[in-house]
Amino acid sequence: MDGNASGEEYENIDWNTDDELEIQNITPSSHSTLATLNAQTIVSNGEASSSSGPSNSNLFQHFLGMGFSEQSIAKAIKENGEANTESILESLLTYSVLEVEDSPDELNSCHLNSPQQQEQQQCVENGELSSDYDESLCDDLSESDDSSWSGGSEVANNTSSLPKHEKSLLSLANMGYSIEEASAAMERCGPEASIVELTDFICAAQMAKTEDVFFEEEKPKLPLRVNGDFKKRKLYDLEIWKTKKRKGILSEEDEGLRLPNPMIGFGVPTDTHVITHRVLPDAAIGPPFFYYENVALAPKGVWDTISRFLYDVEPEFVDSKYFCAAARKRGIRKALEKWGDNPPVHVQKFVLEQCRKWNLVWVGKNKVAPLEPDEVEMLLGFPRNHTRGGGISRTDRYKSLGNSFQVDTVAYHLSVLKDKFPNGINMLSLFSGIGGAEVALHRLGIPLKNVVSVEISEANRDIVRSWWEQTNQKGNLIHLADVQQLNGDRLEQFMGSFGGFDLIVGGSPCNNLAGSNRVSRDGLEGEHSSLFYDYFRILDIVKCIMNNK
DNA sequence: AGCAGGATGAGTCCCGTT
DNA sequence: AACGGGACTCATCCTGCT
Repeated sequence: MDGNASGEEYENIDWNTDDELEIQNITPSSHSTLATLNAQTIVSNGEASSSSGPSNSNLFQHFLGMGFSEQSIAKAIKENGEANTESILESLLTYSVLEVEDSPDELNSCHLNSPQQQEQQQCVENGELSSDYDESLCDDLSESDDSSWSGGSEVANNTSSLPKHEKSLLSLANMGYSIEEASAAMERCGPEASIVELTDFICAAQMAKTEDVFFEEEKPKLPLRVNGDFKKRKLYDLEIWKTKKRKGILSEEDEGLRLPNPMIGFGVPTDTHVITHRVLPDAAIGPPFFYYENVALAPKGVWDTISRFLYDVEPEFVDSKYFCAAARKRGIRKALEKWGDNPPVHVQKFVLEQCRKWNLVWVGKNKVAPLEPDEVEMLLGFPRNHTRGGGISRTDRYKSLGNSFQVDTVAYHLSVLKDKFPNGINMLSLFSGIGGAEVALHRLGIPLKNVVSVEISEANRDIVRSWWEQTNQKGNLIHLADVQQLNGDRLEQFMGSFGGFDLIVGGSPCNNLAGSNRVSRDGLEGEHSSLFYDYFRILDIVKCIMNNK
């Protein structure tokens, strides 16, 4: 998935920049949104590769697509100059914070209104990253208006005599998009699409394009011309597969679930080919709703089994790198050796590859280091110091974080629940870890009424408990240690007291599924990973109890 | 204790070649 | 269609240090 950064694209990087500057530019600011960081990473790097610098209109469109108003962008560019996108963005964010304080009513950027889109959880909000436990800083995802994906620009509406689609076209053109972009977006999103949806689409397409250009060298032996052949090859493979299927000569293995490439399943905000609808088997439909997670690259057949147990719901494969600036959750404790003042291109390339691969950040001249635990916390969407409580060691913080959800990704998926449960939710959280699901719901602004959280690690339970207290949760948190001890009687007892669970969330252990396990990659029947069956068992009991009511 | 570093190497997928 | 090399992975265990 992750390609390698090109060496030549970085020839213009100043390798002798003073440390302070490097740090300022790269260390994530606690005030930025995740998605902004993400976009910034892609775009600003891309721009760094260009000797001529960004053109004004591209720059303008880039920020427009991120949802800032034309006036703000013009002002920010005037203040900072064209060259420094980082400081422009910072100014824009500052403006938007000021605007937020002035007019709180305009905060809600959850803009997806059509039923089928709500069905398909398109609403990604990127809340401010809280810098500590202060509740005022731990913002809801629903209360941020500078979401990159929300495309919040207001459209002047004095064209009421035109047909709807022409009105939209005109509006988009007025916003600085080309007619081609606008009509492509309208074709893709349908005639009923709102301006915000259309700008979202265009923004996503632009970002995808930027990324393609930026990572072009990911396929070093594939010049553009050959790309066409590559696509033909894929088409050919598909035809072969279809022929086989028609003739009924597909083996069991061929029928197995395949990983999408790129890893975007039913859709991410930046994808231009989003599947907007899926049908769930009757048996799977909630309440209780459920959400199950595990590693994508499990041994063959594991996902088929999981899917079969979980009422034949087709799994969605998604790589959290589409939601998070970190390509990998775990940093390594490896610093690179020092280079001379003018490293050759291949050395530059090597260093950048390593940084990308291992999430290294610049900490000084010619020095890189792995992410600190609090930086990992931030990238994963947790409040700063989330894992610090209970005297947990640095190594254990890395470990807990490494096993956790990426909060923004989960929030994206669970955002469909927001309208369904305005008064709050009762959740059964299995294998809670450090509470990724809890934090995601909280940041979505879904009140947590009763949470039964099952987690084997005492340190992790302490973490969730102290998060619960420090965010002044109004609901009840009930902690249990072992999913294997959670039986029907106990569940019935809980459900009797507060009337059933609305949502069951869990990611069972991946130890025996993960490819990096050299010792005991024993599959779904492995010592730890077999706990998946407890997830199913508990889910099924809850479903039975609720259906018999 | 805690930490850092290193060795380990199965299973799968991708892609190019034959 | 078959084959082989390369790349990847929510990891685990061991050693040696502070």
